Amino acid sequence: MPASGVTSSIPDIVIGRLPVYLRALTRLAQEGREVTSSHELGERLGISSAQIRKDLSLFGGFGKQGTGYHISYLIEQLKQVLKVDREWDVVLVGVGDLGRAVAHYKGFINRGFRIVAAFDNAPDKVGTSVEDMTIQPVEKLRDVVAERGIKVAMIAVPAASAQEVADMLIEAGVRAILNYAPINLNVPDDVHVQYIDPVLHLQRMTYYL
Amino acid sequence: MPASGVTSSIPDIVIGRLPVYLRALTRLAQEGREVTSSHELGERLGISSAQIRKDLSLFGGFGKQGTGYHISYLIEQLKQVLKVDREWDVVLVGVGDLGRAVAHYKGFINRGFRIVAAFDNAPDKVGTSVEDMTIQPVEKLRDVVAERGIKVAMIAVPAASAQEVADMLIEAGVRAILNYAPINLNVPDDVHVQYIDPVLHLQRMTYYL
DNA sequence: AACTGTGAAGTTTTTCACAGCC
DNA sequence: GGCTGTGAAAAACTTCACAGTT
Repeated sequence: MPASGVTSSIPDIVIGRLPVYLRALTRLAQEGREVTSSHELGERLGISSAQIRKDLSLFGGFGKQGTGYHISYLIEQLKQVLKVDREWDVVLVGVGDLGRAVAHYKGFINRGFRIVAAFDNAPDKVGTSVEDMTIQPVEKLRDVVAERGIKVAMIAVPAASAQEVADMLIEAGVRAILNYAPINLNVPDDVHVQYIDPVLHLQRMTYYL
Repeated sequence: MPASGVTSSIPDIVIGRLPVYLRALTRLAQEGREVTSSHELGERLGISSAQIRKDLSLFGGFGKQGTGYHISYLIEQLKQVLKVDREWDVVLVGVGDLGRAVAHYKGFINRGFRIVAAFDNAPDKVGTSVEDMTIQPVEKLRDVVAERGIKVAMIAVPAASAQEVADMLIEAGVRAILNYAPINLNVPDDVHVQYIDPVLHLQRMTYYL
């Protein structure tokens, strides 16, 4: 969801679909394809072709009538729109099982993100390293974020500490938070939060079983 | 999203919010609270109170005028609606860093799910154990799922194998899949899939930075 | 012939606002 | 006075369908 108070002509729901398109296009490119159509993309994603055309048209005419969309060009354009035509430095707070898995995950790089620092308060973790990063105590968080101008963070601490960590991150300058803790965060209007809670997804499906 | 072809009077978007309500209510209960209101809940979640009332009213009058909602009663009702007033047996396919973190995650139990088997094809993993489960080769998947009547699975294998694993799961009887692989799955209309790809969430936020 | 981009139509979702109840 | 449940209104979103381009 958009930070409330931000006015934009592009619906947030559209912004949410762009990364999905980007992922599918990247895959098509890997398969060696050069051109695709709204119809093909829609088929792969389970989205109507009209929706894809309408979404993309909001940002300009990326396609060619009669031909479709040139994949690598469209990828480039979408990356630019989403501002992932660069690499964002990201900090990770919480290096338990989950945080460790996140730190090891190879899927961030090449898609716009690079974890540059990891924080945890457990005395037996501080000073040890994970993926070439020395785990730092949470007290250092503020300085690191502020000095490096970091805008993106991931929270992988227990629910009980998540709000506190979020507050520290925001005060230090972070404006986008990916929260793995199963709790809603209260944040100012100009800070964006996204949530990952596998149980929410599972519970959403059992209704239909 | 609903499996297409399924007709239901309840919008899927509402079903998607119920687990969020349930999570917030559980937290309120932990804080020792007994009663809440649509207004309070909405404030915590960043959702309008009218929306919460409308959503809940679709399932019956859970609240009391002038008073609000009795928390433990509402929790019970929501669990029933979402069918998480029981424990679903779940299988996990893929025990790399991510799968291992998923296996260790303590948040499934008490929220309706229990991982009962883990599969992987790496020879150095098969036969070893994770969280009291012996990792089994993927060839055993079909039998285990079919014999135990398992309906829910989580996929944590590389993108390249995810579709293949999904096909096997579905053939064995699985009807709900939580897919951690960064790829869209093609499944029949009566199978539900939910996706977890942290990068999609991050990319959605950078647009606004 | 194939496909995009797009107004217009249709559908879904959200919000409003208030009657009714505690 | 405070709160729910709910029709009605408003807003948002999706699909239709076709003119226009390659």
